[in-house]
Amino acid sequence: MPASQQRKTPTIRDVAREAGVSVATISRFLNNPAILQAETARRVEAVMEELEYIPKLAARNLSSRNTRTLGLITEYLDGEFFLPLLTGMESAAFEHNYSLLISSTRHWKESRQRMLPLGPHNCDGLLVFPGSLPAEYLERWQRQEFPMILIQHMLAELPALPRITIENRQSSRDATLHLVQVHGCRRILYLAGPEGHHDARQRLAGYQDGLAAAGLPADSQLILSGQFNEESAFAVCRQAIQQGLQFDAILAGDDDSALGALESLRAAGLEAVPLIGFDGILLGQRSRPPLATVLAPTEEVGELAVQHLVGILEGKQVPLESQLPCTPHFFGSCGCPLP
Amino acid sequence: MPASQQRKTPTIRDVAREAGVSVATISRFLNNPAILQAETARRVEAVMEELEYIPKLAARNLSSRNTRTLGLITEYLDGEFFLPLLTGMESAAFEHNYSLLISSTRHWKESRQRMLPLGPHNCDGLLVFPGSLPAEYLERWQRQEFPMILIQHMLAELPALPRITIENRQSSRDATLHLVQVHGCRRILYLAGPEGHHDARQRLAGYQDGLAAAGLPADSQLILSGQFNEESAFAVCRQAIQQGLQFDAILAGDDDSALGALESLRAAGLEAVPLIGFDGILLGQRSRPPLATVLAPTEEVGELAVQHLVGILEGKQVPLESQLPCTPHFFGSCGCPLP
DNA sequence: ATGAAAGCGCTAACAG
DNA sequence: CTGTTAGCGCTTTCAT
Repeated sequence: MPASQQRKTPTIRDVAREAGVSVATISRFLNNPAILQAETARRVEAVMEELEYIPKLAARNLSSRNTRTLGLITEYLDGEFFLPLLTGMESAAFEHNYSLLISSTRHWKESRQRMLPLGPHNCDGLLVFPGSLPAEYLERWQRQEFPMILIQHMLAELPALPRITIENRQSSRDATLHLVQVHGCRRILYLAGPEGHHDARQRLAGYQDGLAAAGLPADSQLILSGQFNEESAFAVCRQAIQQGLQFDAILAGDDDSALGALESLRAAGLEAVPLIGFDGILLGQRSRPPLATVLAPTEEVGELAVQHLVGILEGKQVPLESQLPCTPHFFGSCGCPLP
Repeated sequence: MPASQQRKTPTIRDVAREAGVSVATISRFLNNPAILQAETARRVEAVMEELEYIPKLAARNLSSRNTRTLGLITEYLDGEFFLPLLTGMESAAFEHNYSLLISSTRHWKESRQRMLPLGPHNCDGLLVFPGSLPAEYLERWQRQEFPMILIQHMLAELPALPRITIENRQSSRDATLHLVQVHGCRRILYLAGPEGHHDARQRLAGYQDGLAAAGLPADSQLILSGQFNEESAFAVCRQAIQQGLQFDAILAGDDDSALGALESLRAAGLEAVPLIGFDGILLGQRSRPPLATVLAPTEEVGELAVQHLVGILEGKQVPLESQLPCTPHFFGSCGCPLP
């Protein structure tokens, strides 16, 4: 028999008996001490202290029909993206007095279990990375009105659920205009991300918005596929340079590809060409010159996701799509002097 | 009333009724389908499928007096250390059919005592970073025989609990000997970490072991404080160089300080001086030359921690201290050619 | 192999 | 303000 089942901790009954009150009083103290008579509350508190009483969550959950737990469901637990997101979520969850349960789906591809690690059976709501699990679950849970928030990142066919995104398009447009207006660029090479990627698509659109706003032609030859990946970006840029493609700046869909581009520019002796990335990864700030980029508010995404989820749990209405603003950081590789 | 309390999902009773059996049978199916008559099992399974039945965890927990949940309690959710650790823990937890609850203590300095986010009330065991919470809790929980595993990292006065560490000392000794035997170094500068840091202390001891094993004198002037921090390390190295301190290699307690050292060597035109770090951080592999280092098995630490915790929960005996081996990666900045 | 029934520890009416 | 008393949904004897 597992050790965990041996231990015996005091229950609400023990406290009630010791304090000479009923269990209801103890329960009330737990949930709203203010409604008790001051003297009673004092006594109860003292007994709890003495007995080192801590209410069992399972019992509260069962009785109150909620778990005060939020689930985070994602495929991978890595990347520069995940950690700040988690930090934001954890902060907000704590603030609202919720716990955070984490599960990666990279394992349970095939564990056709009835008990998924995360779901309505063990949390009050879910923070979901689209693509991390079959849409079938999302649909079922949506049908059951189980509260969920999507962290928009990948693109996927999804039910209409509240989602958090960042202002990819607007920011990418701003970056484009910065290159045009501040640095006088007119032929901006764009390093696009993967086709199926939500952010990638929005950012590309923003680049095109920017060109249009500047009255510049949209030359499709200037749009290359960087795959959000340093190596691909390097290769594709090098080839473009060798083939004599004319351009006077590079805008990358993300910092990884921007780093690849930077490398290729350096190799070709073109370090003067303005370059801007997107995301604000750590490596970017350590490159020489530091990467000009757009800072994504990842931690805020995590916070807002939790705030909205909690909002739903409290019966509030939340917007179907929330976009968080990014912060331009156009210094270094774009040509602007560092502050 | 919260939306979460409105939903109504089928209970074990609904399934029992539909399947024409008793709730006990359903419970048995849940816990050990094999003991049912094949035909009964089939019917139960079908009904569950049809009703989309999923057992409520709170009820199971309350009844079975365990949660199948593990808690991870740490002060900060950041650093290159945390993510691989989390990955390892999540994998192992999933494998053993446990959930992982995460909580950072950076918030609850002052929050109400009762109902800590993590503890015996909501998990079966805890993975603890020493220093993340007052020893008082550890002691109480130990008294109550609540299963815990320590991730040894910081140094602290702690109860005798099973802990996971890495072979800091042995690896640091190996690195020292590599510098001596392969590169013929005789005056190795050591960049020590913070005083109170467990790993730092062990690694320093390993360096000293190495010197002793090589029959080299232990010159205390060669031990500098790098504080596991790039800037400090850079500053301290630069000063040493300017003051004319004689050394023919640098061994750093961690990669961050090694990177600082590398910078100072470069600044002084001393790039030929062999340099080895410790940890295997990402940045190290991107520096030029790539940092020679000792790869810490962080993900494995996470896995083993969970395995041991689960072991305790299953009534097994686990060692009080487990040391995981590191992997030498002596290429690049030590002078050995890259493979 | 299956059913009946007694909890697990707490919350939430309903009384008083 | 406080006590009484049903449950919450499952597990687990104890019978059959």
